[in-house]
Amino acid sequence: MTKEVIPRKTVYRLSLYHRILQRLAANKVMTVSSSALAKVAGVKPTQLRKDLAYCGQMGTRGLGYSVPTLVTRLDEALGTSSLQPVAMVGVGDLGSALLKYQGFAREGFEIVMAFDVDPGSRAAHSGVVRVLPMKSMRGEIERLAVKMAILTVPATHAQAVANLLVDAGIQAILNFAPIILQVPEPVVVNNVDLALELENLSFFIR
Amino acid sequence: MTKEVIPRKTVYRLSLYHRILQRLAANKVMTVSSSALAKVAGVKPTQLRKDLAYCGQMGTRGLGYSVPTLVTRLDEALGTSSLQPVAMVGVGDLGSALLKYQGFAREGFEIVMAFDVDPGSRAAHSGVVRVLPMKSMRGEIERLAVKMAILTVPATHAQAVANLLVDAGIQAILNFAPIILQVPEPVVVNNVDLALELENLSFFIR
DNA sequence: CTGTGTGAAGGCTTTCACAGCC
DNA sequence: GGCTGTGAAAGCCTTCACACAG
Repeated sequence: MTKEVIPRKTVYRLSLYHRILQRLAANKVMTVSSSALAKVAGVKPTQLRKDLAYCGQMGTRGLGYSVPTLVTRLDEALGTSSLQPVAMVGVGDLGSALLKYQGFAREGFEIVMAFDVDPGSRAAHSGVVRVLPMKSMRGEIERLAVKMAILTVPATHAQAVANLLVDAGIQAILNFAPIILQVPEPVVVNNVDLALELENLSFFIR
Repeated sequence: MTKEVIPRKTVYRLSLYHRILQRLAANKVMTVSSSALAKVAGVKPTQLRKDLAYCGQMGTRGLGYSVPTLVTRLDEALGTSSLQPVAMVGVGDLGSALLKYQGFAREGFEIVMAFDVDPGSRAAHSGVVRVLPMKSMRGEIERLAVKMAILTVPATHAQAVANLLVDAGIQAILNFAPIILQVPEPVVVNNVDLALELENLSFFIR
């Protein structure tokens, strides 16, 4: 059942449910109904039930879902259980802000290394992780077998750096540069394009 | 023709094409084919043509599209022509990084005001815009009739601040807090959830 | 022959309706 | 009665196939 193909959008929502459920669990809430959870997640109850059904159902009819059970089920389905190391490339304003961001660790990710063309001048911002020169990137990534990277370099350099990352064995890139990266088959890219989001919003206000 | 309902996803891509075309125009490229443009945008040529057809077609068969004409057409369709003022709420690490980010201005957005619970201690980061206390938020937003806001406050305060923004007349929110905001009907919210993006990526690497 | 425009087909997601269990 | 699980229907988006213009 868990081996069925889960649609991309569903995976997004499962992660969302997962986080909400963790909060509920922390608050000692033991059970939740699809309608209550759906409301917090901003989806329809039926959709939530369909989504959960992808990872083998586990609700009690007439009662709702057991929060701890669901968290475990989602951990398995999403593979969230273990801590994922992440590399960061480009420690400018945005990069150093993300280095300080607590939200990643909370969700099971740790930025274990950071790189920049000018590691000296930006190191002040970093805090925990030392900022290394680009030269050592490939070696470090290979050494620790890091599979995920956050890319916050200027658009003009993004494609070149992405190529380096792929060569070093990176399999997934969270890209903040406002261009569409061309990467070979198995590599996955998610884009966070802030200007695009604003433009999209502005379209919908009449 | 422009008055037809354009699907949400298409609007996203139109903005993307718009940006790419602007770059082409800056490089004095006068004409482009759907396949060339599609490749850069990371979509299929047929999809690009379908998308462009939403804002009244304007390609020359056998030749391609005129870059300047397309830019103009998209300007009209997206309403990108005028500069949009934006308010920023929450000037922590992420907020101050975004204040310095040049990408917004390039796409026609200007952050004209910033607010924080502790405007003094964070002002150093801001640069151009002065950081004001939350108290003055409603007044300033109303005074300049700002319609869009970027929300970068901690998750625990996000909903409360969103309510204030809506009361002040904000119609669109770009939300970085990792929760789903509940807002009344006409208000639009786009979420940028960094941890969720990472979690999503990690799912797709086997 | 090249490359756009578009109806029709196909695929993917969401929603509905209702059966089944507590 | 309350709430989950799910096949069927509907809606939306993408892709195909091909007509048509330069």
